[in-house]
Amino acid sequence: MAKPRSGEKRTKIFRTALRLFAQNGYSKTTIKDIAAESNVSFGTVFTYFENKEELFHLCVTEPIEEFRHHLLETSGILEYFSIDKLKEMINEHVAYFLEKEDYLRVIQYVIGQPERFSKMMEELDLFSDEFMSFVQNVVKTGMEKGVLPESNPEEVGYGYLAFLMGARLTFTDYPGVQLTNALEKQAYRLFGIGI
Amino acid sequence: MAKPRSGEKRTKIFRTALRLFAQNGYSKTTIKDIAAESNVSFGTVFTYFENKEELFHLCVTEPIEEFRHHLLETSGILEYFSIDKLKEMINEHVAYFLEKEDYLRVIQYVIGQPERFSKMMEELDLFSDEFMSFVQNVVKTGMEKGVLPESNPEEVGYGYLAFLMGARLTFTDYPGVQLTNALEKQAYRLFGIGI
Amino acid sequence: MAKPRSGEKRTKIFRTALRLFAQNGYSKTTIKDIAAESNVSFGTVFTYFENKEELFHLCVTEPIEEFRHHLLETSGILEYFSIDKLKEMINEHVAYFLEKEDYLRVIQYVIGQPERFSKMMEELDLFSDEFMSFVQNVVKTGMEKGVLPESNPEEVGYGYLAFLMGARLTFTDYPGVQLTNALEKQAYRLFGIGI
Amino acid sequence: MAKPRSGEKRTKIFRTALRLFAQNGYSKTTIKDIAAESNVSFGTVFTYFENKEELFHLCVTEPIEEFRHHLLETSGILEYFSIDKLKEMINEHVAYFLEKEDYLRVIQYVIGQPERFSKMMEELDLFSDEFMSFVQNVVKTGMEKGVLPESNPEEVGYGYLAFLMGARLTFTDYPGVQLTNALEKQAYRLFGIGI
DNA sequence: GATGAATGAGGGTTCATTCAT
DNA sequence: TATGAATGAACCCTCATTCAT
Repeated sequence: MAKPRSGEKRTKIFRTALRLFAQNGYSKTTIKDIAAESNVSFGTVFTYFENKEELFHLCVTEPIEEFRHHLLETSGILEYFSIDKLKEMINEHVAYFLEKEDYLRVIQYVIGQPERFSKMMEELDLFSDEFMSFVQNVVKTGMEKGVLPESNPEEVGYGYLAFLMGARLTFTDYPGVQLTNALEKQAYRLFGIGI
Repeated sequence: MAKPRSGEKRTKIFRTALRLFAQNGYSKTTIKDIAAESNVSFGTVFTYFENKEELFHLCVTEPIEEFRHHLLETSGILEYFSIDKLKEMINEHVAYFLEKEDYLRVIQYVIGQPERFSKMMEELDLFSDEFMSFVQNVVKTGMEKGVLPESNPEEVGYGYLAFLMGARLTFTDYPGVQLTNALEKQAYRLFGIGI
Repeated sequence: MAKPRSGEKRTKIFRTALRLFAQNGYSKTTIKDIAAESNVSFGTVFTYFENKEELFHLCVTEPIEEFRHHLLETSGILEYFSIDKLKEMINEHVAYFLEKEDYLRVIQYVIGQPERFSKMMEELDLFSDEFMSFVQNVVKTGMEKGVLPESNPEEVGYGYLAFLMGARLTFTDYPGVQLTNALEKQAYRLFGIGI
Repeated sequence: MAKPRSGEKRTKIFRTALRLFAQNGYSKTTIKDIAAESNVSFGTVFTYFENKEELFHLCVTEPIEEFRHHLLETSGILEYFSIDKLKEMINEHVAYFLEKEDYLRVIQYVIGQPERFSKMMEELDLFSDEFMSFVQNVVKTGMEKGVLPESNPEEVGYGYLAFLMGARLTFTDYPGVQLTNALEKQAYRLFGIGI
């Protein structure tokens, strides 16, 4: 029996699961907990999701699409490049990474155990390749326009992704604005601007 | 009953545990697995470690000291500051972060679930504060010497730590040299140099 | 709420249930499976049958009547006894036991766990008593007519029933005709004929 | 970790399991029940057996060897054939089939669901072939010695096995001696003797 | 009548921990 | 010190049954 792919309860369960997986990891999170915090009964979780692994898998992969939209479709920067547009893009990236706390924690949990979650890693790798290649295009465009200093686009891609991931990983407790500013300014530097 | 704090078997078990915790996380790693891969019997693990939690706690906290040595006692940069010394320091940091794969995975596993591992988080936060304040001193010194451009030392600290953590988290498969170079050069930029 | 005792869907469900119970036993057979293989929805099964136990009970007891007809009303052998009529009866019995595979599997499943299915066992015992007493009458009649050799009718009854049940239980894969012949000839011997 | 293949507790658990599987079938029998009736804790069952399926498998296959001994090594009947020896063999077979109630119930449970337990069926089929070919040899020998009437050995084999299985299946409540006698005498008839 | 989402009791199984040897 | 059998809490999952639509 195919599982329903939508529905109010499914959404509730999904979000709860995402939060709990983010908080406690895969093994520590129990279906019982997910059910309780979703205000549904134990069995209902299995009405919407095949099993725990499938639920986790979906928590990891379903949001990728939305992620892609937010991170890659940034205000036509490739068509009309400018420092301001770049900064705007970076600001959005930083904000988005800091905002999507739960999802990124889950992602990092998976990335931290690539052998264990190899199936999901493949899908995440695809996205990370996509993201890096987008960043590389931005850098190339910026250089062609003579707006960005000489850089190795690949290196900027590596560094920028690492930086965003690390930012999300490392800072939990710090208040928002100050940290956000700090991270934005540091991110500019990775692109060779704002010094 | 106090547990032995040294011994060949203890070391073997400890290292195996660190590796397995890094690979599979806390819950998925079983004492049985640790014992088997350490070539000791099941019960022997409990001869050296109170219980699983204690073993994990030690895996997280024991190596901090060595970490401190490597990362903070870097060739008297504070006394004789120079761009070369700074680059040298950064190179060492990058190399060390990439080298200590297992340990850093474990750290990131803990950081990613701060409520769950709040006790260890405290100790890790102490070290991270220490590291950031060291970096801030480096930046301040560099600025005073007129060698580094105008920067907010705190921001550089944030960004640099995030970057190092993210680098370790994000890249597993890539070959060493090229990635190392890329990361080094991007790290320079965070300090406002290297372009 | 009284359940409908007839209807096309009821028949479909009933037959599917009988087949699945025969194939996999009571516990392994699920209502979901029965519904799916009957091409009805899940809940529909409960429209026609109180619950799983009731359905199983009916699978065991409903066909008894037809069984009785086929096995006990055999061509007036008690009125006009002859060796040929006896052989004819035996042939019919053997054929019927081999034909009613599903039902007899279910019967044997129940008989094999008499404590577990004590309620059904009572009904089955009634029929088995009836059958044995019929066979005893046949033997007595045959002896009175001087056509059957001296036998203990009860013993023949025991043996004959055991033989028929065992035949059905033991041989699944063997092709029909040869086995049927073999079993017929062996059954004759139990009555002291055909040697 | 390989499971212990002997030990007092293992024997206790094994026998309890055999009894409960015989009484209630595979699915209805719970590990909890087996543990309780064996006076061991729940987990101990898993110390000796991989899982429920494995335990069941062993219940079905381990006793085959002893079965073979008892049923096939019958007093050199093939070397020194005589009616008395044959009757002796039959008596032993009947007695053994009636005695090994639990084991044969389990066997019949498996045979009754051959698709479900196909793996075990293979092993059981091997034994049943062996048994039938032994019986065929007995019949051939008896015919050669001129002691048994003209028979189709294969047919006798079929019939005899069916009869023994059916006897075990069909009669549970009846007292021993009378039934035993009846079955023995009927079994003689299958070999064409004893009238 | 027909449906299938919701429920939760009960099953198999894992595994940290204890402890007698 | 070293071992591994014994334990049982807690997990995931199945499935009969109910009931609103």
